[in-house]
Amino acid sequence: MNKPVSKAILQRLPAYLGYLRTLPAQTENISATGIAAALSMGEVQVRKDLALVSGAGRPRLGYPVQALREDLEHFLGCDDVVHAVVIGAGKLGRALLDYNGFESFGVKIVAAFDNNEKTLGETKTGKMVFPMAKFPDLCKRLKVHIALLTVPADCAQEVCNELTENGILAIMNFAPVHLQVPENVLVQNENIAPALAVLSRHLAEQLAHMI
Amino acid sequence: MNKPVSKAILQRLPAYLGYLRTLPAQTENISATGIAAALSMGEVQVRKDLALVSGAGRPRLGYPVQALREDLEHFLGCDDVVHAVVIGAGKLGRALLDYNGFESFGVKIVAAFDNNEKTLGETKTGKMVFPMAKFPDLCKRLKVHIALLTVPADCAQEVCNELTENGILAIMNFAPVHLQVPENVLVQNENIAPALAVLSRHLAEQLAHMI
DNA sequence: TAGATTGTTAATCGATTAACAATC
DNA sequence: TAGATTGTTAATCGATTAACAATC
Repeated sequence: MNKPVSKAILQRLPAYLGYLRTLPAQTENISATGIAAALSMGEVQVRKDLALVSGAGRPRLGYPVQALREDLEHFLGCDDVVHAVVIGAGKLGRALLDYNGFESFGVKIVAAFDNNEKTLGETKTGKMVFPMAKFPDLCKRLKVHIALLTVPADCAQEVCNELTENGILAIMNFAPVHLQVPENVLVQNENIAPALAVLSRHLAEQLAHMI
Repeated sequence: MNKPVSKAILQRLPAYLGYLRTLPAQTENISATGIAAALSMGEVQVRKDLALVSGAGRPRLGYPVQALREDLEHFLGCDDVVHAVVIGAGKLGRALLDYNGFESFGVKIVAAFDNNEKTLGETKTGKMVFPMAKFPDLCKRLKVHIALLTVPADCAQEVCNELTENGILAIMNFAPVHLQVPENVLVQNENIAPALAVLSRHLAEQLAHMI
């Protein structure tokens, strides 16, 4: 299929694509140097990353914006849309459900599931929140393999088991617990505690400098 | 002050702390081996990380849970609480504002700011949403140096500038744009696009295997 | 004592960075 | 042609892993 790309590189590619999309439509070419400057990255790193994904680079000119964007989109699978569901329709869950920024990366959130009757029904963007009992059936019918898990920590593992038993192969986990999953299932943790730790420590250092 | 710890290590420490907090109160000792198994990590890595933070490990016994927890909490600065604000009171912003899981990591969200009049006032957990105009004054009076930025992408940089001009030193950025900040300010990006890219690719590989 | 676990020292692995030839 | 940029090859750097002595 595709060349093997490390996780570190894979995580940077969406940033390049996002930047290209902010460029004015008439911009014809963009250099790795330019992208690096805009994203505060090393230009060699950008160049090496792009070389893995696109062969459209031309010495002296850089990359044609449109070709590079298409190559990135193709590589990241933005072309063929996959379906995802949100599990847990609390504030965070509903924010994810109504956020439409994922579609440009090839992921479409089709529905949410929750056990709380109060949250059931249609959201203002027209997406449905179903009772959890309907998950197994709908998951198969809608061919969903990605779940965004936003349930409380104390039931996250239990719900996670139900997901993997019904064909979910990739989970974005917002609950602050480590999930045990079968080998072929990938969990991507989106806890903000680690990020917070980094911020908090940086702050302590900055404030210490000021004294 | 404290020993220098790489960002990679720093990001793992909250996971250890979180796991210790889930242990039953009567658990006296825990080994690096045990923690590693629970979090699906390498035991040598866990042991090395813990050695940087605590000296309470005893051969044969492992770590006394309480001592290790205190050492981690101290290292991560969970003791002295710092104040943070949310900028942008949309669904995500309000979810962050009302989420109380940060306090156990030493960060207390004290208020939110927004320009939309409809969102102003008190939330159901008693936190206030102020108009953005009050930010400079309140930021100084409340000694806030951390901001969680959840405004739309198209005004994120502009708002970011206002933050750094008023004493913000650390920003958790949820907007899908790269922020330009002064050298002493740290931006921690919490975009889920990169995470999504990883999931999406894993899924493509898994589905390819099945054919 | 025996055995499990810690913590450290050395080896490996991978990612980033630097240097440079190729090219438009 | 001259110069900027690409893409590749080699060097460096840092993090992870393995091996092992110390210890309770």
